[in-house]
Amino acid sequence: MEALTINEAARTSGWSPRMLRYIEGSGLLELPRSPGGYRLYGPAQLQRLRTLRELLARFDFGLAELGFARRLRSDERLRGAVEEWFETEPARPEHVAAGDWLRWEQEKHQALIAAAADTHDLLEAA
Amino acid sequence: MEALTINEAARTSGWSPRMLRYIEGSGLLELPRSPGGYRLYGPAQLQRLRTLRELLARFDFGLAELGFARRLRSDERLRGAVEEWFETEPARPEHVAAGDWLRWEQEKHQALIAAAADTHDLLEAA
DNA sequence: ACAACCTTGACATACGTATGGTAGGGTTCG
DNA sequence: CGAACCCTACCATACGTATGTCAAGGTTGT
Repeated sequence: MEALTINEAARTSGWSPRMLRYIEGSGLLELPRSPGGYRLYGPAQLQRLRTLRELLARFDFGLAELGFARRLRSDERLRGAVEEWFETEPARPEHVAAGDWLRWEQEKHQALIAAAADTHDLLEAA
Repeated sequence: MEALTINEAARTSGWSPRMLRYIEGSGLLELPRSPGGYRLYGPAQLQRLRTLRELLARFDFGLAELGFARRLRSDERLRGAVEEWFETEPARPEHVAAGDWLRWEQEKHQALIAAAADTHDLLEAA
């Protein structure tokens, strides 16, 4: 049959057989299996493995990160929560005079400050 | 002044002082500093630290992943490349008979197979 | 000035990621 | 059938993440 087995796939994809199994285990690539259980690599899988290689090398990150990106794509709650966290990111001033910085924060983050009312209490108590 | 120093912030944020420094080092939280170099935690920072804690605990991931999410937000090339990788994800069949699976792949992924013939053609054609 | 607190840097541990092996035991196909 | 290949399950190493702790030295506020 025309599908490659793992060692052949390794030679043409740039990954070691060990890593091909690891990648499958990471959930980032699903593979058909032969009736006897052999992993089968077809053109689509090989292409995917090559682009995966380029992707990770080009931007220097790993399978875990890509897995997280996948979670972000599929889990809307997660995506929303992460987005929300970044959106409340304070714009950063170069440098704020010691006496001014809190005022600056207050102007920019009224809502958050309100949410942090309990913290204010702590601050004042201290 | 109204800003908390690191140990006070630790007590009200749920993070240890050690982790507060670590988080700053991870680039996920920027902090004003006192003239002498002390980290200063205001309401906005404290709020951010608390939500960070909830976020990581609720979805069970780490600072590295959040850092990657940040990269995805700010680096369009990266985002595009990752998106593209996921978009070419083959739809997965439950089970394909040994003699049929390659045909199935071919029907579903003509474009990719062509691209796989020589990945660089695509790049040059563009 | 002084006690209390902060800073950076280094060492340490425990677990996760990335990768390479090896062993015992099936699968393929000529 | 038999050589060549694959599978799963480990062991091992090297580096990254998460976290604690300690030492030497600077900052703060009374």
